[in-house]
Amino acid sequence: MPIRPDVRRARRRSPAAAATIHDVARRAGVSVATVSRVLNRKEVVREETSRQVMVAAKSLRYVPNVAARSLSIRRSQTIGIVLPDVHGEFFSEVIRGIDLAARRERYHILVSGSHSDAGEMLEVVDAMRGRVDGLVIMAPDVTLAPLTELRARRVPLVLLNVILNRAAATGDAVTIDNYGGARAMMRHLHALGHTRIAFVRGPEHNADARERLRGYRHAMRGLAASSRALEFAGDFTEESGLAAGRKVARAALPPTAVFAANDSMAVGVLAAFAAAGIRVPEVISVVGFDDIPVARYVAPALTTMRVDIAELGRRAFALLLDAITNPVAHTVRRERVATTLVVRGSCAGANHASQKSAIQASTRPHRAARGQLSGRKKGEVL
Amino acid sequence: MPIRPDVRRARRRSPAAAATIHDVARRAGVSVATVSRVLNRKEVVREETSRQVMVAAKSLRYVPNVAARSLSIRRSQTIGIVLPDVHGEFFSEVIRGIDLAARRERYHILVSGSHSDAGEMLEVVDAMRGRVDGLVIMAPDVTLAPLTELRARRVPLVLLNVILNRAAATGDAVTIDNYGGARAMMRHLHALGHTRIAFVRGPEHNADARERLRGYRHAMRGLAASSRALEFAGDFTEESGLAAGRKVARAALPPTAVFAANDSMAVGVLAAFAAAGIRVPEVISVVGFDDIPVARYVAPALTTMRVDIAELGRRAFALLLDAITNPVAHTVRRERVATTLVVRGSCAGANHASQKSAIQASTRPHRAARGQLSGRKKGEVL
DNA sequence: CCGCAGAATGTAAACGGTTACATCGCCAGT
DNA sequence: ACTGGCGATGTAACCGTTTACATTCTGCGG
Repeated sequence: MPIRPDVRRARRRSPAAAATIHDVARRAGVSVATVSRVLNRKEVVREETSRQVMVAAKSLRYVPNVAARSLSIRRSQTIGIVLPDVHGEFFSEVIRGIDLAARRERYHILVSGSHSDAGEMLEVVDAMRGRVDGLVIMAPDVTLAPLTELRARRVPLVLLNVILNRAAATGDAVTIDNYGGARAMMRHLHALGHTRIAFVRGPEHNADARERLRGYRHAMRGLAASSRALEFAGDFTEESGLAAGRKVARAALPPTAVFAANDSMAVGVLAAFAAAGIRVPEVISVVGFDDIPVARYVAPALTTMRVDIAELGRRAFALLLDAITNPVAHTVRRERVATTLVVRGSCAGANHASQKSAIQASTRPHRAARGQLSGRKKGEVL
Repeated sequence: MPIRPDVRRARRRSPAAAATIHDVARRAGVSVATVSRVLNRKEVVREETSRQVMVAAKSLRYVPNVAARSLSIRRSQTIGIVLPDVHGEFFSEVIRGIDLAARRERYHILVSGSHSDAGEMLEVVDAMRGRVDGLVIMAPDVTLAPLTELRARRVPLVLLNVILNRAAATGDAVTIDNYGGARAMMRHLHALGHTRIAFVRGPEHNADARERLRGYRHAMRGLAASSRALEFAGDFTEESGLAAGRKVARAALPPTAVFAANDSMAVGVLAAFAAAGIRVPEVISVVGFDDIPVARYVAPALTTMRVDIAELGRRAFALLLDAITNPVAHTVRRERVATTLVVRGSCAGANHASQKSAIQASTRPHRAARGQLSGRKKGEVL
């Protein structure tokens, strides 16, 4: 029961306050329902009435209150993006891709970046609950447990860059074809005559890193008994690439090519080689993965696998939108975005001299490698 | 009047639906007001009651409906970030800085990037209206008109990286000390003996670019009659740096140092010099601005002015939060974040031989420069 | 034992939209 | 003249909170 109905009714809003749908209705001489109908173009309204409403709305600079709207329709027209504390360029490209797609559908995006562990991620997801209609989550180093935990939240969800097999039970996902890209790069190197190819790995628990490594190892099966001696640790930073490059330079049996699991590390490798006086690509070729902008400006320009990150974001949004709009009909989907080889100056045919000296120096590992090689057709493996 | 009061009352929520504050109240045997009070710890509630409510909330996995909440309190606990389609690393760093600060205050961030013109920006701002309690806007190439237009929206607002003088009428702003940084870099170069210093400009309408140029020009006043001949066009991309570098390499009177308005362009300049066989820093020194991650991994590593971009974001949020929480007491504030010189290998003392040959080749511009130089104490200018 | 301050708790009116259903006006068909 | 149907519009319940004010419960001084 109203306490002082008269006073309340009579209360004039402060003039600075934003106009509401009631103000528009009064001004246009219609009911709020009609205003709502006009503004949402859902039901038929007489042309004339419609125009009056539009005029009233414009003159009052009316903007609907989104909180009221989402309370009523139980939708926020907003999706959340949850990212790890990931390297700069990748991060922003993903957002851009999603933003572009989302804006076209009049969706907003709520971003939360920079959390390292799964617990913090779940916390953020909870904080977004009710605020978003769906989530795009990138958690390259996440394990299965928090993912199922996430499912329990019953929010439409698409995962970026998890390993597909692992995501089996967890629904929509879009990934980069890291494995295929790595295989393709290895095919390219092999076609140039390289067989002793070193690899600089990414972070242990990172899905992209693992898949690229898997592609490398698979390809190497035909070339060496164990490629492990040719693998160097790294964590996707330039710093780690530099360190790996130094180790390669000191190696007793240097490779003819170095494949870094991402461009940042390849840049580090180049810096190490430059410092050590090793000419690229004459002595050793260097290739990366990602095609970050700077790749074409280092000296020599970097041969790499291009990843269309914005496309990754676009596809993720498309999937999510479908899951949001047809919650029942929606079937679990997986998408994989392809990579493309970009050939630049950092990679050339295998240097025969260096290779020969390497082979004669190759006592232990290489003999075994030959044995294996003979038993397998190269083209089949690479 | 209720149509079918009985039916409505009786309607059982589908079991999947999220629990509301009423459910919690019922479970705890208290009123919704009490639940609200417990959850917001605003008023005194008996210890015992409080505990019961907490238990009920937990057992129902209750999460408050944010839409209802913001409708009621007229606050969204969300701020908007509006960005231009800006280069990758900068973009993500700003977001990270704001995100970090915002999360600490339990604020969410709504991001919209990638729009080039001012009209589109206003459109986005309107779309965010009501959704956010305040806005951080980065519009380095914006002119005054849309800014005042923005003010009319009556939303708390902080501007990133506008030129201060221009923002005079428009309220809070935080900027990078581009001018001071450029002066400091010039001081550094001059201390190394450089006087013929070329500059690669950024985009014409970009505030950062203008301020850096202003710093350069001011410093050059003491060194040359007109430094215009030493200025080269650029637009902040590596591409344009490459082009500028080629021009510098072909110049009749090459400079002893090149100052690029940002690191990306400096990287391009280095690439051009490498291609032209010009040794850096022996023949020409190269310096940049920003200290992007790759700066230390190009060969030679780049001397540059470091800008703490995340700090920029942090400060922007702090300002905004103040404007939101004390709308009246809040006075217009300006903040400027300092830059720091990072010395690496791309810059060395002026090459005397090259300088001498340059001077003897210097017929027209240099004579005038000397005249001016004599009339002014160097330290004073730089 | 009363009265009463003060603490704890309850009631219900907002907040500003959407939308199911009611209503109204009008015309065609009988 | 009556009815049925239909298109346009109005009414008010509802979404899930917060919070002003009302109400009830305490304990304590007189």
